[in-house]
Amino acid sequence: MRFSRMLLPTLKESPADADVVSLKLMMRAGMIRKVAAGIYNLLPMGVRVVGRVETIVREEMNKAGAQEVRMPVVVPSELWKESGRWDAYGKELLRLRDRHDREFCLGPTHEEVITDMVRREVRSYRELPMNLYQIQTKFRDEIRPRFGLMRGREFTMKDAYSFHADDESADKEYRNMFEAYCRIFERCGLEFRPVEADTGNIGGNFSHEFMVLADTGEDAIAACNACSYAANVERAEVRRPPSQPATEQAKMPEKVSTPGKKSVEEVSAFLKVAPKRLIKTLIYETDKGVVVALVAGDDELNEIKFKRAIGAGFVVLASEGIVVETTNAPSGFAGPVGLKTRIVADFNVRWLTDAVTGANEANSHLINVNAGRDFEAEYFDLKTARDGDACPRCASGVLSIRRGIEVGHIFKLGTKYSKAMNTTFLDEAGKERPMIMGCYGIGIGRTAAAAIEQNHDQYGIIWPAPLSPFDCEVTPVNVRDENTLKAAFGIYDSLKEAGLDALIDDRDERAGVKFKDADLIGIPVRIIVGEKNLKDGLVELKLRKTGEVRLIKVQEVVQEVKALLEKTTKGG
RNA sequence: CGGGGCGUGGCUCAGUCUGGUAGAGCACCGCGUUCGGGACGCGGGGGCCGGAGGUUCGAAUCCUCUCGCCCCGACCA
Repeated sequence: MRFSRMLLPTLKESPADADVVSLKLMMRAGMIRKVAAGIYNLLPMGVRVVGRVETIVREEMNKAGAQEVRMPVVVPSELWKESGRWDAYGKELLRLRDRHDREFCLGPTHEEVITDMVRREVRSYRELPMNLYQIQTKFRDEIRPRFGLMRGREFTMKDAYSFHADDESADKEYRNMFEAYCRIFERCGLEFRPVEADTGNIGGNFSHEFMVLADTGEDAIAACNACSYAANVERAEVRRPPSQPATEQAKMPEKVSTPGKKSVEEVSAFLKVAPKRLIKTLIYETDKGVVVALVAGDDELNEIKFKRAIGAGFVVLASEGIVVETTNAPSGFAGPVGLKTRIVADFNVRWLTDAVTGANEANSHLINVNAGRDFEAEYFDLKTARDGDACPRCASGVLSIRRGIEVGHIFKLGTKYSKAMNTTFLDEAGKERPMIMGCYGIGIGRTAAAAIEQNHDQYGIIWPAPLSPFDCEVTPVNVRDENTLKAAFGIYDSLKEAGLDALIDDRDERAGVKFKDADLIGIPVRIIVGEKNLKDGLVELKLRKTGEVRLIKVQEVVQEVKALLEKTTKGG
């Protein structure tokens, strides 16, 4: 492709509303343009990158035995009513009506449609298992779209759904997809990590997220430094602390005055007690009634773990009124001692000796409080995992917290949708049974954005070779010099003949302008054709990632570029 | 949905408080000089100042309403 003929509008400055690096660079590199909040045009550069991600995903999905289908973007409401999500999904589901006033929605995900498709066509265990996928535009009317392609309202997703006669088969496909996903992100040249994840409101039994590691990632993940355990912090477990014998000299509780001291920091500073010796008492309203949660003062309650521990559907921090009703004290002075409400506590609270907690009386706290003696509670792992916490899976490992961008998610769905939508098959005994399902998603645009978040510098994008819009760029330093231009196009032609995707910057621009644009666009290999070197039959070969420059003979360009791409692909 | 902010050439922004002929830099077009890391000079094109209503002799500027966008929060494969 000739740069001079390509719609490739690079920008010197980032648009003011671009909030993350990947969006700024995608805009500046002429890949995308915003059409409305969370909705973008993909320009030729953008299409190329997204196309490469799609190709890798498609190839690996096919290789893994899945079959490609295409479902509609506009979905009739009946299907969503049947699964119960028409009412459950909320405003994120964009609803619309046709001229006959029939209700539809823009599909944010396609469990209903695929389940309907399969139930119409598949009857027998002989046809199972089956894995169907599509690469399709989705729409989610996000409250606050941001971060460009990373969290748009309209976005491209690869979503696969598998159907099985039994659990064993579903588990096998889950592992198959797990491995396919690893291959996909490896082939993309990305540093990633599969982590245990919460299943959220899609429902299901267990789940992994595939995280591209990047400091700017929205999700925090906890990974063990000794074993392979890694989990989203939303659900990361922490090793249960060992039991400790009750301290014999434990003192008796005593009420102390703490005027106006409510927060852990305030009380800790006022009483000169370390935050971890405080018991934080949180009052929650839940669908199981009011429940009190206790965590050590320096820990944070993980609401997802809490919700699961008490078997609740929703939990919300109680209003001031409920707090007063429950503890007879304004918020900030709640404590477990003497409460009649259900109390659940983190393991760390169990072995605190002479702890400090609210006295359930305004401006007062209790000191010398000991769990087991002064109050009873049910104990669970409730805290949010922190850097340095002990690994739940191995004996010596320690968790470290890193950040990641969720680019893939695999679920074992079970029979949630097949039961709701009556998707059954006949087994060998002729008995009707619901199919077991799995569901496997990859955000295509988000993967491209994550690649940039993970691979850029102050000058621009540094594409991993497999995702780069072009394999290499030929830069004739001065197109007014006939020899330069001729040599550059000669090289360009031979690269193309060798099956490489090349961009040639044939614009009549100063060298500096071309170099800056090349750095911005981030094509991994650059061939710089200049007058002086050309006299000796040489050109420069420059790597975007390291800045390394080598002089090579014109005739060797093709083989050198091929070798380099091979290497960068394998090396990541 | 709550709180805050912003809409002025394609892009980044000044001008708004204190009403009086719409500006700068970049980008774009022409000519000349320059030519290996975002050159320079001269000349030029391009803006219903988001939209509607109002106040005023006069509104980018003041008032009201509206639309869009951004940030923080809550929410979220």
